[in-house]
Amino acid sequence: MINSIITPKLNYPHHTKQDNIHMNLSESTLNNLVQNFTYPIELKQIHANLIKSSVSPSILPLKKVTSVCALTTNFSYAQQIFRCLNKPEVIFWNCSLRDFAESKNPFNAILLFYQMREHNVCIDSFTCSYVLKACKELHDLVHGRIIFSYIEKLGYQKDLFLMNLVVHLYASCGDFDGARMLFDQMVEKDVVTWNIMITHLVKRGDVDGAYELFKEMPERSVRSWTSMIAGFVQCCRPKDALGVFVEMEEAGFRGNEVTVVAVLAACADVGDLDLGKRIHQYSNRMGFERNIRVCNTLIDMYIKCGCLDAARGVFREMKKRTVVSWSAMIQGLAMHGAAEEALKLFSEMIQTGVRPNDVTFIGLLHACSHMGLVNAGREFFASMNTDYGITPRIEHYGCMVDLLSRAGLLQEAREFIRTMPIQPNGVVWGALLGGCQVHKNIELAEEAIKHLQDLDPLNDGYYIVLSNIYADAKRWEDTARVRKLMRDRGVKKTPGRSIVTIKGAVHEFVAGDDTHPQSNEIAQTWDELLQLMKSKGYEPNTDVVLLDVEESEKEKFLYRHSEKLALVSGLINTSEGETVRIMKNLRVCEDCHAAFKVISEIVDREIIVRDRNRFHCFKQGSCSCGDYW
DNA sequence: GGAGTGTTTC
Repeated sequence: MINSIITPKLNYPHHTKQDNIHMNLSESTLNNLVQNFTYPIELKQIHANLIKSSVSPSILPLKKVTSVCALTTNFSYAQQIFRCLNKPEVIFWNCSLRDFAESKNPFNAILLFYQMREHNVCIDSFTCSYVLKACKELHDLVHGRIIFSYIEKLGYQKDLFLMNLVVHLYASCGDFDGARMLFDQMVEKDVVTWNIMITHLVKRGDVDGAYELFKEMPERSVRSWTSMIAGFVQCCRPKDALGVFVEMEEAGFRGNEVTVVAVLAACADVGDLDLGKRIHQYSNRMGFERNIRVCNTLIDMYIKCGCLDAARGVFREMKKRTVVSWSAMIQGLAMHGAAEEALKLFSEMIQTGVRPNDVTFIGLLHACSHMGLVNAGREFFASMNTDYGITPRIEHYGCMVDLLSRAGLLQEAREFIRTMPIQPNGVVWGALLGGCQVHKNIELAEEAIKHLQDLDPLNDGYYIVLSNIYADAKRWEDTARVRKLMRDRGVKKTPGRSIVTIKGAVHEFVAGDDTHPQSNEIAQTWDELLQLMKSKGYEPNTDVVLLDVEESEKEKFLYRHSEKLALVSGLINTSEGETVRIMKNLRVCEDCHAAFKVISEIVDREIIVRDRNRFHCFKQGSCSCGDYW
């Protein structure tokens, strides 16, 4: 096995330059000469001239010699040069190894390692570290294990640095159990060892296991805290992430740029604008405002907290922007229904010379579908491939089906799915189903649900939509049938949850919630509000209540939807004129949407609701979505 | 001459 690997095939560009180098070298030409060589053959010529002129080869620039020697197929020759440079030979090889490990073809580092063994170069711990690095780049556990056997043979198991590399390599090549075993066996561990394990536990989705280790570790660095915060964010537990952040502050640690990014991401997820703003100020105080990733995350945070203007501000202030900055902004404008501006921003981005990526197009298509820009959407979809060589992913197909379905082009959407080159997923059929609800097409909805029962059988949302469609058509028996189907399959309806932040404190409401300390006051205010709403023409839409109960009972359920409770609580606890921001885990219900429009006029306030899909900004009796959602 | 944390997604 090893023998086949030993045969070196180090590729280097063939060089044909045959300059004759003059025999009598002036000092300046000498200097010029020893600095200007790129290929082994040039080095050889220079070397020859140095010998002829009795100049010591040690004047050769070491870094250059090593990188050029790394290219040579003539190992013995390189060895000869290294030996006359008055330093341990292995140092030069290690430099070459590092260059290879960091190059586009890290496998050369592994080949070089075997050549070193073959030529009896004494390898040291640095040699091992560079080859391990190459193995990691290549995801090559086979050679990784071989290097580890050398480490054991040479007695380097006590080298913490190397052991950390090995643990990291094993874990990132999929042998987590092997990594864990090494970790458990290691007598001495440092912060890095623990951090590596925490990171990999998170990557496997075991964030609780990661937190156990985190609590167990004898000392923590900012990186440990950051890894833990980022870990909770990655595992969709932003509240726990913020909890760890609070602990970190209490422990007296101050976050770096990476911490800021992780915490801001958590703020974005839970919609904690107050904390987000505080982190923004901290970040500026620390001088992080020039960090592009920090700014990108700030944009995303402000967008997801409903502050489009603040996001625009951060975006405009950025000295440098990457495709991520533009894409985040385009996506944000899409979420807020500002399709025109999103499209304008895209043109601006192209003019600036930034190449869009696949995510940029998801944002663009998203913008088109939210505002019914069917033709623009179709053009963008075609242009992805023709103009930018980006192959549409399933997400793009999902956007297109969403765009067509919402616009009422249900047959075209169906045909689009039929001719898709990739297998449609639940999101694709779900988009069609959503369009069927808006445009009341029972037949296609039934077809969509057939596919969804296989593709995403436990997703309650789809059954609810179908049963809503039946309810809308007054087909109560079918409604009941769908609900029975859900019961039989053990599909539980996800309870609607809404949160509203009042003076920095998060208040969460579940539909029908009467556990809130202010629940009496909320009910009373609602009753008063309801009278005013009805006088303005609001009529409760009880069709959205899928319970088999009396009409008056249905109204009671309707009035205790989580977003209504959250809104009333927000109105009671904030001052006049203040904007109320609400976050909902599901899509906002049709009745609540109608109610919020009227309420925004009655109380003369802006109400911003972030639902699962997008933002609704209610103001003076209308919504920013233009009722197209 | 060597290690561990971060941004946009229907």
